[in-house]
Amino acid sequence: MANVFDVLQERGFIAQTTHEEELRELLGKEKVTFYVGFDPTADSLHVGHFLTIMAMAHMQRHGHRPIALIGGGTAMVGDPTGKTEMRKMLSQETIQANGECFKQQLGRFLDFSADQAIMVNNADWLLELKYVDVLREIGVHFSVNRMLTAECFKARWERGLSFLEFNYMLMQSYDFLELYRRFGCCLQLGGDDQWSNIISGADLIRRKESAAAYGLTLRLLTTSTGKKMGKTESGAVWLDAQKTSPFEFYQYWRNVDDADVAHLLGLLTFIPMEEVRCLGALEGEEINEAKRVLAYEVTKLVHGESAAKSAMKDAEALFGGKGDASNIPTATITTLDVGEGAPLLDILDKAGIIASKSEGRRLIDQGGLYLNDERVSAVDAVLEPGDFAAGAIIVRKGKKSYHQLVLAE
RNA sequence: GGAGGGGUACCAAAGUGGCCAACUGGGGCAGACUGUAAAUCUGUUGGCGGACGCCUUCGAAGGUUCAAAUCCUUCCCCCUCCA
Repeated sequence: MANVFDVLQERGFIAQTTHEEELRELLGKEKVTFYVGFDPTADSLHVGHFLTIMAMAHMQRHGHRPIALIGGGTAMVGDPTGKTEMRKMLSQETIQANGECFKQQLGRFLDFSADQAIMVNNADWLLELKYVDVLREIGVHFSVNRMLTAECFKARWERGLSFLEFNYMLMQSYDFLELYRRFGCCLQLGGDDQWSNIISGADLIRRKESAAAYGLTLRLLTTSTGKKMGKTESGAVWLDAQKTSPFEFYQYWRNVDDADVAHLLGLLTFIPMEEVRCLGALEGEEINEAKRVLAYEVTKLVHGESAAKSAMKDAEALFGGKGDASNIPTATITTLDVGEGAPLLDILDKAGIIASKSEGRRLIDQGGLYLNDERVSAVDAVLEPGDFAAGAIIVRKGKKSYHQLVLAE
């Protein structure tokens, strides 16, 4: 079997590693237990996490053992990395609830049966630590001088950094040490922004245990122009179907920049690299085929095959002209609201399709609103019960935002 | 605890008594061009009403004034230096 290190490298995952040669050799000959931390700061994982999960999945497929660490303890403190301002403090209840959501989602991507993967929560050990003991055991090994030079705090020089967050690095390092002791975990994976935290953990193990420990960071999900991916106007792209519908999810990937398709196919799908290279080499309009593959495959991994199929079907129907589009977001309006006929803007507002009537008016003024593919030209258009005779009305905002409007009793 | 600086719309940042629903840039949205791409150009970007209009907004609460984001008072938060 190929060395997973080479696989990750070829597919474009790796940003930085410690002891590259040594680590590669280790991964080639032994079953390695490694960990990735997920701080439960929201109630769903997002596509940034998904990238990390893919790396974990590759590792597992090559015989290594992943530990998914839910950061129930670290989330109490908040990682200052890359943030220009202090994080909102989350309540313990929120963190716990979020942790549960993470757990469920992670279970879909990794095989936890027969201890092939482990899930732990660092709240289990961090919350009961004794301050002075920790200072004496761990604190001695950290040089403040060196921490101050760490990249991850730089962004905070201007806005200030509280002692609370300054400790995040120690906690994460402690996690690594704890996992080493419990499970022989000797490798930590993470986003490239975690580099400082990861190397400090590996160093700690080397000092306290005189044992080898490694770190490996993954390239962050960015476009070829360096912009962060996974954000849309309505926020992050979530893995939870309730927060980002499979259709939206599919569309997100269907619409990536040409320049990013090949790279994303490598990272977010299991498609063999020869095929990825073929797809990535397509040019002009043909590259749309690669985008279809990308969108379908990623959606399949996250939401399952049937959801991916219907998302694709809907997309082809809406943009390609044929087929049915039953899964696009549905908004409902009652016969009471419509009555014998009501202003279109009122209805769309009530159905939540437009944020305000002003927005709707603007949309119509600029020619961006369509009903069943017909441009609405009058701001004071009226919708009547008869307009629903054929069933749902397809409402389109601009080029890509579709809703179906259904009349209910 | 002391001294100074600051909090303006999604973000950044002007404005320092009326011309301010608030310059400008980014972002967003829409249109044109296209390949459901990028780049570009144009329009738009608080809410309600058909336009003239009205209502709510400049950290919070009060006050001065015909009139305040702009002046005064108190409070909250942030930053810098000192302790």
